[in-house]
Amino acid sequence: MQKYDHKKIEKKWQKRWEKESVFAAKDFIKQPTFYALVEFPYPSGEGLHVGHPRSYTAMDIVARKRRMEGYNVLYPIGFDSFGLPTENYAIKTGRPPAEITRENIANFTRQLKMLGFSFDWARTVTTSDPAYYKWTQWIFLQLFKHGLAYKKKMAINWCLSCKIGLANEEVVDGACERCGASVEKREKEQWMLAITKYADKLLEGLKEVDYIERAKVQQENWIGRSEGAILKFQITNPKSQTNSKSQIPNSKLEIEVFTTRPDTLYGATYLVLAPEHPVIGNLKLETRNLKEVAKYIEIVKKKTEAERMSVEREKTGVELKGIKAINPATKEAIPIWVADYVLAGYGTGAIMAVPAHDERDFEFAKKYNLPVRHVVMPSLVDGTNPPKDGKEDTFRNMILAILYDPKANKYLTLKWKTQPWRTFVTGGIEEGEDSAASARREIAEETGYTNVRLVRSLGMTEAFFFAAHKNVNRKVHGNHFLFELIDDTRVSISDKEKDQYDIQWLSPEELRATHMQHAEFDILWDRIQTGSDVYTGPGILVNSGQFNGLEHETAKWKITEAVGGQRKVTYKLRDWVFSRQRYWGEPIPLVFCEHCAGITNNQETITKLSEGEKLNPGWVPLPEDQLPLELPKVEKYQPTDTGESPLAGIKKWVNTKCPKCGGPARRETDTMPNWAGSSWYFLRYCDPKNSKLFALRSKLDYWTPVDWYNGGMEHTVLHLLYSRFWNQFLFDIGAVPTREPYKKRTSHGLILGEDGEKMSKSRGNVINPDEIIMKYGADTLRLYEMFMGPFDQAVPWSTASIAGVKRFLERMWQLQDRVDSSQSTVHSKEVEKLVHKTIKKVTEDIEQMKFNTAIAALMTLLNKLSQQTSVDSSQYESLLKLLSPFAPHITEELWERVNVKCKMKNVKLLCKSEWPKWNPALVKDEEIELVIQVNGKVRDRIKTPADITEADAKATALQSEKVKKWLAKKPIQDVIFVRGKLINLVIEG
RNA sequence: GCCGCCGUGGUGGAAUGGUUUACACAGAGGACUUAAAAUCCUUGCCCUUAAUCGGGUUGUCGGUUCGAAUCCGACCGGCGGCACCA
Repeated sequence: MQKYDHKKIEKKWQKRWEKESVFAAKDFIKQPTFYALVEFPYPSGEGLHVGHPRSYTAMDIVARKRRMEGYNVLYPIGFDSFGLPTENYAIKTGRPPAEITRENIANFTRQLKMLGFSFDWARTVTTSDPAYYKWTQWIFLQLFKHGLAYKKKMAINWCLSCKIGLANEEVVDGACERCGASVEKREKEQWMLAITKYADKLLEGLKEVDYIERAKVQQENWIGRSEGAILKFQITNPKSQTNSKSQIPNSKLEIEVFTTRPDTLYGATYLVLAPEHPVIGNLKLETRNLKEVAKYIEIVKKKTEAERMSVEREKTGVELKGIKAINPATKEAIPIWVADYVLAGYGTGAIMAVPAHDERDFEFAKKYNLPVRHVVMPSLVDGTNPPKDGKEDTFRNMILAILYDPKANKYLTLKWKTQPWRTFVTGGIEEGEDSAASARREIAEETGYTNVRLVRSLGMTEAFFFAAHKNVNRKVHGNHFLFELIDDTRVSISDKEKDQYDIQWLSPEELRATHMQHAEFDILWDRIQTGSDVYTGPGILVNSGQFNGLEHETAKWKITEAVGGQRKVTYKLRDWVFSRQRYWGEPIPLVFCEHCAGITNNQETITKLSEGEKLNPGWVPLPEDQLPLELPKVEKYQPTDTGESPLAGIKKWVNTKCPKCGGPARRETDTMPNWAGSSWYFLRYCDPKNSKLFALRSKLDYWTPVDWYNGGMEHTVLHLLYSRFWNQFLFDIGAVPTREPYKKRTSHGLILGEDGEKMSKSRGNVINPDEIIMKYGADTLRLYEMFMGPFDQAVPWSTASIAGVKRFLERMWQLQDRVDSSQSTVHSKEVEKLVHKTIKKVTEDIEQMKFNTAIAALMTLLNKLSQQTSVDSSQYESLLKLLSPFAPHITEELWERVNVKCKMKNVKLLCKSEWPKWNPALVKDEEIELVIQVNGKVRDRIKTPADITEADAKATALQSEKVKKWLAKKPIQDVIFVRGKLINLVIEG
């Protein structure tokens, strides 16, 4: 027998598959279709990463299995070839990016072909190919015409190193996602795509797709929908009420705030404006400390994104002195502050601050000594002493005072003699009495301590319990206070009090271990520990006028309505910054025409304009027949510090004629971001060569949506969201058949270096797939990457482990000699059963991407077959078929050899043969090893028929000597029987 | 800080309410060989024991259950995402 020569075999079959176009997807044939998609690679100069084959092999396995199951499979590949690394390389070497890209693609193609993926190579797309980006530009023009693209002067994230504007999504921790350099804000005119108009649709669409949960959650978080209200606060100037010279009509000026908690309006004790808020300019005349405010705003502007976003930073701000806002609920005049903890870009750029129920507001209020008012309190039921049915309900306003002795580190408690409980000092509030004063009085009356200091309020709670000493149910609104003992000055307390309880001081540990008779104990204790009594949870309104007693969710909308506010939904998602000031990207196919800009004001002509032209006066789209607008040749690819694209320097290209009026016009010199081309590539695969349409509708109808899309977790926010947006837009204009582009999305885990760290050049832990293929072969690499661990988890590379996988293929190869079709093989039922169990296991595991256990099952079967001196050919063929999607070359070769050996006729390629089916009768076990437990511990295992009855099982179990020993003649109290698995005898002890 | 995921031999991992450690890697012992490589066979958690028996063991502690790696609670550790989003 020949040696297993992976190089020869792999080359042989790759040629054969290519020659016969075995994996070409056929349009329109009457077969069920299956569209398998993987993220197309960026053709970097470094070549294929070992991470690529993990995803590509996984989907290749699914695709190959589907073909064998009778599907017409589309499994395409292409190249996402616009992007910064190539451009940076071009800058360094002076070579044209297109040329570099061509070479890199050739290298990637060579590497991908070596791995034997069943791609339909005839459908390859390349995003930097003008024949492709023609249609990227076309889609952009449709977005423009429908008013979803607009140019806006705005502060963008400017990467100082890449010299390029970044999308919000590309800024990570205030730094450039790509190079890690710091990012600053720059005012620039940018093309924007109004993805926020699709926020709800993008959220809604998630409900109908089968994505891994993590991906859904990440998209939901990114879109960040929150329901709240817009509330208006009027501005007054106390000075102007006495000074009629004021320029500002008092009642006209308002500030709108967005809040998700309108129920806390009564607790809004000040307003905060973002430093960029435009109303600050209008308030100039009335602000007394204008210089101070201007200085603060100046300082904020100078901060980099990273500095401003740093979490640890202490909040800063400045009050607008001289003016106040009117809380629309309480009618109180409250101060207005400017602080950079409020973001200009979210909501209205202004907030009402409720320090009692918002951590950030609380922190700010504490620093600047602003008032805190609790308006929502948690509602608690005492679980150990709940209210009883049929008892009278009573209500009391009470105080609860916790007295702390800092010298002894102890807390004062009352240990009751008349009741089985322990409490803090509590008492009712007397008519008209201040609650803090009431607490002080109760401490003196109940304990005698008079020299105490109020540390702070611990907020309020509502509690329900059964008051046994009064035989009634109690609802209590509690005002809680923390006091400190200054010294032990005491007055005597009444005998009546003395008879009821003992005064006991407990350490914190004792206190926590003791059951206190307060449902709110945990909350209070937490507030003492953290020093904060901010309460952000659900509850009941207090200090809120007519809304007192309402549940906070109900109160939200009632209060909003009462003060004339409006319900409002807000998103974290921002519009997509679509301009890049670089060369190597799709040119934006628009020109700016001064003349046409003038016409826009004309009411007669305006009706003829598209939404995009109305929105962007003077910007004229290129006629579609002039697409593609190709990238011109340039001398230098260098980006500029001024933020202009290298294209701006090519006067011949920039200066053009207006397609509308024929007058002089200037081209847009920004290019598109590299996310553009990948936002629709899956559509182009359906009809990659069409020069008249981005894809023929009937082909889209035939193939889309993508049935199964596998890719990296790092793309779930950016690429997945952008491409869903484009697809939904194309659906809305009737260009594609489905709203959602991908039915199912899965994700592979990273392959780490052997050191467990992320693979990177600088760490020197990069594995080159070429070397692995050379040494072990493509089949071994594929199999190893599928076997190394659970598909969706990160796993470190281990070159040592590859040997085991290779060994498995070697043994597979060796076994061919023992294959025998003469029926002389003793057809062991045990082996036949294992074959069918393996078919079932592998078939099901592939669907769940549990490739590692599928391979383990194949290894087990091979181990079994190897024990025999001769192997039944049909069993061997089943094994070959099951293994073929994982290791397509060696199995194809063995399939051919076995068929020659056994003199079969008209034999198809293995990859075109039928996927094996399992016989349900053979998958079931007839005999099992019944596990016998005594009190849940395994004491014996006995072979029995699989369908043994409980009575028989019990009888069998009782005969076992081992079991008898453990039963020790004690009576059996219970028997638990699990059919086909175990019997558990329960005895005393 | 919030949300999500995870914690099992020397290693990658399997088992998602029923036999912990399938499958593989590394290790140890043996066979073949002049020798090595390759291959094949045996072994393989800890305590106790001469060996068996027995006991313990899925990050820690507690709970539910006849029975928990698996379900629940608290804690410890790790990973990922979001992060002043009102």
